[in-house]
This record gives sequence, structure tokens and C-alpha cells, in this order.
Amino acid sequence: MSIRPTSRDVAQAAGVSQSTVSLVLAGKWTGRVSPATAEAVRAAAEQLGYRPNLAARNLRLGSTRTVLLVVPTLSSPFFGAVYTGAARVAAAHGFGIVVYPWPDGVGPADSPFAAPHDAIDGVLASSMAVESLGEFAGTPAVMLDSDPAGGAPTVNFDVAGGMRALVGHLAGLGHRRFGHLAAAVDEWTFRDRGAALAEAVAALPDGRLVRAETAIDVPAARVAARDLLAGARPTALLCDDDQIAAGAYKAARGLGLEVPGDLSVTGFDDVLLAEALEPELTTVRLPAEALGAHGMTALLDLLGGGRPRSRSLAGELMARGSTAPPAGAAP
Amino acid sequence: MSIRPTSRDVAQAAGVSQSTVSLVLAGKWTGRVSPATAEAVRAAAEQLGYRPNLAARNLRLGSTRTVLLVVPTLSSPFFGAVYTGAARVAAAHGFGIVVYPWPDGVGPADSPFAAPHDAIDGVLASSMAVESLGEFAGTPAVMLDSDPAGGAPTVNFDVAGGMRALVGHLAGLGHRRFGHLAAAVDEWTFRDRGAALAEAVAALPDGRLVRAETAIDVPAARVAARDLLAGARPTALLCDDDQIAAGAYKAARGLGLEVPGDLSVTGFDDVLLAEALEPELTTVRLPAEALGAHGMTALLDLLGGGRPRSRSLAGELMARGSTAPPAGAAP
DNA sequence: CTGGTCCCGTCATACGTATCACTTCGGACG
DNA sequence: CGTCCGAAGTGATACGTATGACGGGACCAG
Repeated sequence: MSIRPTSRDVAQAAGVSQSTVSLVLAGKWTGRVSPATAEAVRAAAEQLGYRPNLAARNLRLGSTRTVLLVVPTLSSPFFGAVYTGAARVAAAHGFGIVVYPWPDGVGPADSPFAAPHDAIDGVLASSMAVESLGEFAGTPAVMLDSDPAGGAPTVNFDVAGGMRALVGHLAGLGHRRFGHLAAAVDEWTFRDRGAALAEAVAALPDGRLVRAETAIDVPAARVAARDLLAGARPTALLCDDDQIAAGAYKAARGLGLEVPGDLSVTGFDDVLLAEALEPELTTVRLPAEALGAHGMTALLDLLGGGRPRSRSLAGELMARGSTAPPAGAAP
Repeated sequence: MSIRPTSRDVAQAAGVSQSTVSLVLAGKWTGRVSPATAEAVRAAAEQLGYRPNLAARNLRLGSTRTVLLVVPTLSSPFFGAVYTGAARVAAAHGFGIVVYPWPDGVGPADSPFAAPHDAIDGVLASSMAVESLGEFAGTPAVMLDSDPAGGAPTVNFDVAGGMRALVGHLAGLGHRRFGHLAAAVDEWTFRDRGAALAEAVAALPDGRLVRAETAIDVPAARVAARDLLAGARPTALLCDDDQIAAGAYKAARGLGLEVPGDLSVTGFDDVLLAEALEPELTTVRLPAEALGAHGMTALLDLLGGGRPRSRSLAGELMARGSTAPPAGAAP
């Protein structure tokens, strides 16, 4: 038979009523159905290849056991990892995930993607302001990598700690004059990175810091880095992103500066780029999969009526070949 | 009122029956409902913020207007682009997309992800063998970037043409001794690349080709490239992937070879890596978004009862700084 | 005045599931 | 012996939508 079997077909095959099938398959039969009957039902279901119709179940239950993951883009491995972590936890709880790539600043009406507004129980949104979620107001939401002051429960990276680790690493090598190639993106994570960096440098005796902004792509970063290096002469350049660091490499080489001999460079994020560059990039690895996993855990808690606490995940300093003592330092 | 309005609420507000609301909102009212009434219904729906319940609609229609996109991983920008292209076309036709990351070789039971087997109308699968879809047998499917001999309609890249373009470019520069760093992955696209490369080199007078395999990651490619370069001495090294090319860069530098002075290197795919490397990588850009878009178009055609033709999308040669005439060639 | 045709809508129903209220039946208990 | 109770299961219903089968005027022709 080519048509899909329903619970009624299973009932008929097992010689019981449809309600019994439903009870058994939902696992709520203890004390209501005899073990023998339950087994018979399961056998019939198995034999017919029965799979419950999700649409009917959702209609009946008023819940879809599906969560929407809102990300700015899927063209970055980072969000792929977030998805993976979230989906793993979701699947373990019988939830599905639908991805909704929502470029920041794009109105929902302009979006080329179909948002299944109602077919979801909750929202997991990464790297955006909670106000952007206006469209989903009222839906239980957990924010990832976003401003914790937004009101919603948040799971974040400790980017401030990451920045402090980088500055500590560089200061330990003898650096005092720092440059910051900041991402020209108004997101919490970058604001936090900038503030932490400024603070950490200010805490150093003789610490100095110059700052420039750039878009997150290689050519733009190259130009910004060249301009910055042409003015002040930092011995270490901290970049908000690995792609920016790639641009900095090019600018340095263009100016005849050796990395790390004449200029130390650091990135942030440790995407696949960090190991491909030469020299390999010192950066901070952010546990993106864990971010997704913890976020989904918090969301499930929220859906279950809990009040999940916001939390912060530490990054890991990956010290590699792009950092060294500044030229002229004692060995 | 906080509860979601149903079509019945709209009917009451507009002073008509529920069926009328359904007819109007489905756009099937011509000749059945007067323009004035239709307008009133639309106004009431708008005013109440009515959105049809998808679960109910799906239950009634027996179709979900949702398609499953099966990809090996989301940790690559490539599949993000495929998704984007597919989702754009889908949304324009009122379809949604659910992503199912299915690492090749992993059985469905082992998969950490929840496959919504029945909640879908069709499958779009990228970069895998059609046999892998066993789980979804019987569902209308279109394969992307996969073996066209599989039986299902296919949308592919003309990787053979891309390889020929690379060889032509290098031959034009004067190269005759080629190396191929092949991806050790048993997928159609890599088999096809290898075959096309061998053929193109064989067609050259004096053309010679050595070949080695490697996993698609930077450290592995570095080792493989070093071993290959230590034996034969090709003047041009064609890599199956940009990440492999990054490893080749490192190996070359480790052996004291300058790129492109002593060794020309090419990649494949033009992910964000190509522009970040130094020198920038000559590679073939594959239109991943177009792949997704054409695939979805074919799938919609298939779902509509059509018989979509398989087709092939040309890549674009991106000649950049990693290729030059071989050492000792006439200028 | 009757019968036929449109036009504009409404009624009723089915999709497949989960669950509440109810029945049946054998035994335990007073 | 009558009553109550738990075990084991069934019947009926509702979720919200889409749609085929009807209905009731209005208008026109005969």
C-alpha cells in the first residue's frame, strides 16, 4: 500500500481502537493498557511503518515542537556551528529547528525568506539586537551573542575575557603600543570587545592604543590597516575578526613590515582562516557549537516554564605564529 | 486579546461565514464572492492580524509546502549559499525550507538531527550519492552537485569545464608539468574533476601529470603537498579545493619555493579563503547560490508534475596572483 | 405567474491526532 | 449478596482549515 498508514490503520491491525494506539505510542499507557496490548500495538505500528502525521499532531496539541533559529547569514561557518550545536540538543528533546537567515536591518517584508511565524514554539536568535525580533514579539526567545541588557535570556561569549587574554599575551611579550582594527558593525560583541581592549590597555603602564574601523572583509581591512599603520606605529595590531587580520597581513607586507617580526597581529573567532594564513594567526577560539547547545537548552527550559539564567562562555586563546616580541625588545 | 485569531474570528468580525473567509484568503473567490465582501474580509483579517494556522492547513491539504534541504554540513559557506539561493526561490512560491545536515556515511539512526520525514513535500540534496537518500525514498527529489547517473534530476556545476579552463590558463602561461592535489573524498564532483584534468593534460603535447590525494583540511594538504613536491617537480599544482591550496602554499614555502615564481598554484570553489591568501589564489568560482536556486526551481517543477531536465552550471575562472609563467620560461 | 439561471454565499464535512469522560468486567470487601 | 473499585479499553470530540454540495434571492424569458 502506497498511502501512508494512519493511527486508525494501526488500530485495526492490532485489533484495538484508535485511542489506544495513541495512548500507547505516546507512552502514556501505564495503568491504562495492558502490557500485552501495548506490545501488540507497537508491533502493528512497526510492521505497517506507521509514522504519526505531524500536521495533525501539531493541530491537536497547538505546539509544533519546532524552534526558529534566526541568524544574520549562513555564509559563515560560525553560524553553521551554532546551528549544529542547537540542533543536537533540540533533537535529543524531540524538537526540530528551522533556520531563518535574517540580515540585520532588512525588514521582514523585504526578506526573501519565508518566516514561519506561527509554526514555531520559540526563537533562538544569534548576533542581533533583541529589538530586531519585533516580528516575533510574544514568542519565547533566547538571544545568543547579543546584548545581555536586552531583557531576554542570553548566552554569550566572554569576549571581554578573550580580549584581556590577547592583551595579556601581547603585554607579556613586551608590547605597549597597540592598534585596534575594529569591525564597523554596531553589535554588542564588537562594542564589548572595544571596551575591554581599551580598558586592558589603559591598565598597562605606558599602554597606548590607536583605533580604526573597517568592514569585515579582506580588501576593506587592508585599506584600513594601511591607513592606521601609516599614522601611528603600533607594535601589535588586534583585529576584531580573522578576516580583518587577513587584510592586516596584506597591508603590513605592502609596507614592508614582517609579521610577526615587525608587527604582531591577532584575530578573533578562529574560523578556518586562522590556520590557513601565514604565519598562522594568534586568535581567540569561540565555542560556537557550545553556544548553540547552551542556547537551545535555555530555550527548552524557557518553554518548559523555567526562568533560565543568562550565561557567558569563555573563549580560548590560540597562541600561534603571528605574535612575537616587538622589534628591539630584550630576548 | 492574546490568543491567535482564527478564520472564524475573522468571519465574525466581517459578518460572513468561515468558508467565505477561507475562499477569499485563498484567492479563489472570483465568481463566488462579491468584491465588496472580499474587501471586508481582507480588512477584518488585516485588522485582527490574522495568520492562517499552518498545521491545520497542512492537515487539510495533505501537503506542507515545505522542502527538505539535505547537505553534508553547514560548517562551510558553500552550503550556506546553496541554502540562500534555494530559499529565495522557495519563498517566492510560498514554500519553506528545512535544513537537514546529514554527514555522508552517517546512518539516519546515528544522526543527531531530527529528520522531519513526513512533514515535507520534497527533497533537495546536495553533494551526495542518491543512494544515501534511502530514508527518503519515494519523496520527489532533486540532486545538486551529484552524480547525474543517479537517476534523479540533477543540477550540477560544470567542474570539468572549470578544470579545462584552469589547465588552459596554465598551459597558456607555458606550463607542461602538472600536479594534482586531489580531495580524498568519493564524490562525483571530485571524480569528475580528476578525470577532466587528466584528459586535458593528456591532450597537451608534452603534458605530464602527477597526482596525490589528501583530506580537505590545511594541515593534511600541507603534508600531502610536501610529499608530492619532494618527488616529482611540477611547475603548476592544481588543488581540488581552496583549503588544499592553502596547505600547498605552506608546503611550497617550507621547501623554499616561491608562489607563483617557482610554483603556480590553483584552487577550486572560491570561498572566502581565496582572497585572504597571499598571493591571492587563482581559482574557479562556483555559483553556489545559483545552484540552490536552479535546484529549487527544478524541484518545484517536479512537484507540479513536470519532468525537469538535468542541467549544468558553468564556473568562472578567477585568474589572480598565484599563477605565473614557469621559472625559466621566455617572458 | 412559473421556471430557469446567475450570483453570492453558507453548511457540513474531513483531514489525523490526543485526551476527557465513560463503559464494561472481574474481583474484593463489608 | 450488594456495592464499590481498579484495570483495561472505547467513544466522542475538538483543534482550524479548505472545499464540494447545497440554498435563497433577483432577474429575465416565456
